[in-house]
Amino acid sequence: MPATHHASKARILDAAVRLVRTKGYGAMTVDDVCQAAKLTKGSFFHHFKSKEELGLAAAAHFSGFADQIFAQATYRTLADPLARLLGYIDFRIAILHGTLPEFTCLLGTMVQETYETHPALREACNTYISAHAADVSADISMAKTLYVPGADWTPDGLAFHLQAVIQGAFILAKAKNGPEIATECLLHLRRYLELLFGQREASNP
Amino acid sequence: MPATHHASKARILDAAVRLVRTKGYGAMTVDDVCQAAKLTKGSFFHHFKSKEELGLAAAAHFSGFADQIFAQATYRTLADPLARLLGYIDFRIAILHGTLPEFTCLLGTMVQETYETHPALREACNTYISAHAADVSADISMAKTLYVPGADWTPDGLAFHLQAVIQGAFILAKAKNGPEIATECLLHLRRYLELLFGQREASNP
DNA sequence: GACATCATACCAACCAGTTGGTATTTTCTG
DNA sequence: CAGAAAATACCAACTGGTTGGTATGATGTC
Repeated sequence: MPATHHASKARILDAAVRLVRTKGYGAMTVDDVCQAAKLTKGSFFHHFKSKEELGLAAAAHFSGFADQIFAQATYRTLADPLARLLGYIDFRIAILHGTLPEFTCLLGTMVQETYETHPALREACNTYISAHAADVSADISMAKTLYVPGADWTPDGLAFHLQAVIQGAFILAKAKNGPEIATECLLHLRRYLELLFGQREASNP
Repeated sequence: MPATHHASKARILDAAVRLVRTKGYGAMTVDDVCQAAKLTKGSFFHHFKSKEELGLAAAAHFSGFADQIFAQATYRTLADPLARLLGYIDFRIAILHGTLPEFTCLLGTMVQETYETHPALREACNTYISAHAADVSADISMAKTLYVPGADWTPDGLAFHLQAVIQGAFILAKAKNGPEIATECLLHLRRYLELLFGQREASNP
């Protein structure tokens, strides 16, 4: 039974991502990770020199995994940038399934408890969240040029607003112990985008 | 019932609220609280029988304090319900000052890391968040009746959407280590409300 | 002197991280 | 290609310090 090269490290990272999403970075112990990854502590500290380094690697691992999922989603193939943007929201609604640790965001969870105490982790979360927002911002920018070029908001600002709604929806889903409220919030977000891009009437009195 | 009773317990609660907002529930130790409240551990466990009970009390303390602030805000005196609703958003923007632990929400921070491991804390956070949303929902309901009675969204759903944006804005503020991005998100939220209630044109192409 | 408030001293369990060592691969060398 | 050498992967046991929590006694107040 040879020690396959990266198998152990991958098991550690998968375990860490699941544990941070379940109980947070602070409450996740190295022993937790070792037990879940079926390794001993000595082995763990051979791969990671500290718990914080694991946190950094887990953020990168989660982010890479998420990038893949969004890159492969079918809405990405739509020609119209606004259709891609609305498709992004629909896709985020569609993946609100399974248990909470399965669809909530590791980055938002981790940065909440580490922004003051672990600057390196805060910075990593910021980097990955901002990179994802930048991807969305690209479509927003094209859609704006196409539909509402004179609007008085910036693509980047709107992209971060989307992330805020998504992150906030996760918090409410955790508080209410179910994804339904998150769906409702994302539907409001979708409506906002339709209104912003003139795809829907403001009101019907 | 000596006066010192309230003073010490209040110091403990104030310290706990600040610590949870700074480093989260999990990373806050009882020793941290005792040091900040200038008490010893023996005294602490005279007032609270466990750390979790402190968490529950801290949530209640924070919530009561927040309720007071919103109840006393001047926007509450406005006659028009929509004006009160927009005033609420403006007020939330106005209080985005000082350091992050001073304006972020203890409930959203705490529920992120405890929803799976401490059901009692999750439930408490849910209760207080939902109660606050219900207050906002009351104004939304009146404004809807007045301005857009036929709209196909519910006051409660919109009230929770507001909370989602607010909570998500806090997460981004922590990630970016400053309140500016939160202001931008809340301005988008304000624009959404104006569009929903027909107070603003959808777009200007 | 009864009672609430607070301190000192203590504990068992747990924490991140280290030790000294073994097994397995990979690389270097003839 | 054989085999030594070097690196990597892994582990069980341990360490110093910290954790939430307790037992017991001191101090103040009615």
